[in-house]
Amino acid sequence: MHCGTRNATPRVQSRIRQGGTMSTPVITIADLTSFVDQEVTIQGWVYNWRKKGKLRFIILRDGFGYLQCIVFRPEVEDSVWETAVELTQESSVRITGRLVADDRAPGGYELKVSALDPVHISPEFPIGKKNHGPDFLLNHRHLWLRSKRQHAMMRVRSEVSQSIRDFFYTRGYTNIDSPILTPAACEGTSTLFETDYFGEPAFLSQSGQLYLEPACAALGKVYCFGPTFRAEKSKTRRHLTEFWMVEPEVAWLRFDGLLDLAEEFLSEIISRVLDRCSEDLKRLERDVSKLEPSTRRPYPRLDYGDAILKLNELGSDIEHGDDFGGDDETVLTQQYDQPLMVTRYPAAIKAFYMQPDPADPTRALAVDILAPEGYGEIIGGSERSDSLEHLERQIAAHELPREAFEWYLDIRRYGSFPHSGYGMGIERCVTWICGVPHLREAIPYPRMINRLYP
RNA sequence: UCCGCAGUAGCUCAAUGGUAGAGCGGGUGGCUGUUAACCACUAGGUUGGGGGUUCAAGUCCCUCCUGCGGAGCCA
Repeated sequence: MHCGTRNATPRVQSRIRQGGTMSTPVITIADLTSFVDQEVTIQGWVYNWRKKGKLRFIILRDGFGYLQCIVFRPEVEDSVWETAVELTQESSVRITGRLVADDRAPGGYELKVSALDPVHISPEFPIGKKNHGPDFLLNHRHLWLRSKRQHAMMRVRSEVSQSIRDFFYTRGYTNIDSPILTPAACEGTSTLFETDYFGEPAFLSQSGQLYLEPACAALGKVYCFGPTFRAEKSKTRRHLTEFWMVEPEVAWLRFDGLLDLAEEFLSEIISRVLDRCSEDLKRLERDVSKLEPSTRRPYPRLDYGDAILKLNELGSDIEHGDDFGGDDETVLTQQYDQPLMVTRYPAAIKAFYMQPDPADPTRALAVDILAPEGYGEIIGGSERSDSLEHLERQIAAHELPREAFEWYLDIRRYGSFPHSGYGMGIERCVTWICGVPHLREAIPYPRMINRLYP
C-alpha cells in the first residue's frame, strides 16, 4: 500500500542512489506518483507475500510505504520466478519493474516485476501476522519496530519531538543540554541509578532543572530535552526507568505566565501532530475528535482546593493535603475534554525548590497538567523560589545534603530573579496522542523494571 | 516492597483429576488478482523449575522463577 505519510524525497536524490541500472531510477515508495508507467527499482523488505497459481504478490516495504509487486510466471524469466518463490517474510530485495495504476492494488499502484535482486533471504521471521503477547514483542523490539503500528508510533514521536524543538526555537529559547552524570541526588537518592565514577558515586540525572536554572540566568529563555532516569520500582502502564523529558526554564516568568506558556506549548504540539500525522493516527485507529479540543485555548484551570472539593462531590474520600491517586486523576480528567491544569498544591507534597504562594505560604506555585481520557499527568511545573533563606530551610526540611546544593544556591546569591519552568515526559504525551494503553510503545527501546533488553 | 492474575507447539490460545488440541507460522502440493488470500496433506510437546497429594496431575497443594495489571512514587 502506498502511504503518503512522509514527504517525498527529492527526485534528484533518488536518482543518484546506488543499486539501480543505468536506465531505471531507484526510488522510494514515497515518490511513487512521479513514476507511474515508468520502469523503477525499489529497495526494501518483503512485508508479506501471497501466491495464487502462477501469480505471486510481494508486498514490499521500504520504510516510506508499502507497495504490491506482481510476479506473473508466463511474463518473467524463469530465474525471476525462482527468486520470487524463494523470498520469505522480511527478506531484503531490490525489485525492478513497471509501476502501474491498478484499482485492485492496495493504495492504487503496483509494480509489474521484471527483475529481482535478492539481497538477503531471511529465515523464518519471529513476528508473524497474527497477535503476539507484550512480553514476546518486547523481547523482539528490534524486529517489532518493522510493523506498521510501530512505524506510526515512531513517526508521531518524531513529530512531537520536532515540534517541541521548533516551538522553543521560534520563540528565542536557547537549547541547553544538561548533564546525565550528576554528583548528588536532586530530590532524594531512592529513585536514582548509581554508577561508579572513577571511585566516586555518580547518579544518572532524574531532571535537568537544577542545571537549567543557572543557564536561564545566563540566557534568559532556555530548555533542555534529553533522557531522564528514575530507579522507581514502578510497574504500571505509565512508567519507564528511562524516558525523555523536555524542560523549559524562563527568567522573569511568573506563575500565571507559566500556565499560559504550557498551554500554548501543548496546544501547538497537538495541532501540529493532527496536521502532519493524520495517516499515522488513522493507522493507530485514534479518534482524533478526542484530540481536537486540546488544540484550543484556554485549558480549564482548577485550584487544588477546588479539585479536592470536586473529587469529594464525585465520591472520592481524598482529603485536603493528600496528593492525587491514579483513580482521582482519572475521575477528575473525565470531567473535561481538554488537559486540566491543577494549580497551587500544598507545599508539603511538592519539591523543595518551589515558590510559596504569597497569598497562602502553605501552598506552592505549582501546576500539574493532566491529559484527558484518563492519561493523567504529563506536565509538572512551578515558579521557582528566589529566596536563599527559603531554599536553605527547605533543603534542611527535606533532609537533603546541603553541600551538594551550594552551587545551585549561588543562583539566589548572585542576582536572584523570578523564574519558572516545567517538565513534560514525551512518552506520556505520545501515548496520549496515539491513544494507546501503555507507554512502552511510545519509545523505540523501552527501559522498565526487569527489562533492559534489547 | 505489597496485592491480584498468568505461564501448555516458534506465536496466540483450548483441554470435568483419566489417551495434550486448534488457528497462525514452517514444509509439500493445488489455484491468473490476492488484500493477515484460500484448499489439501504434513512435521512440530520433558505443559516455566523443584517438591508433594493421588491408582492417576497441564489440572490440586507448597515453593522458587518469569511476565502482566495495580498500589506507593512520579513525567
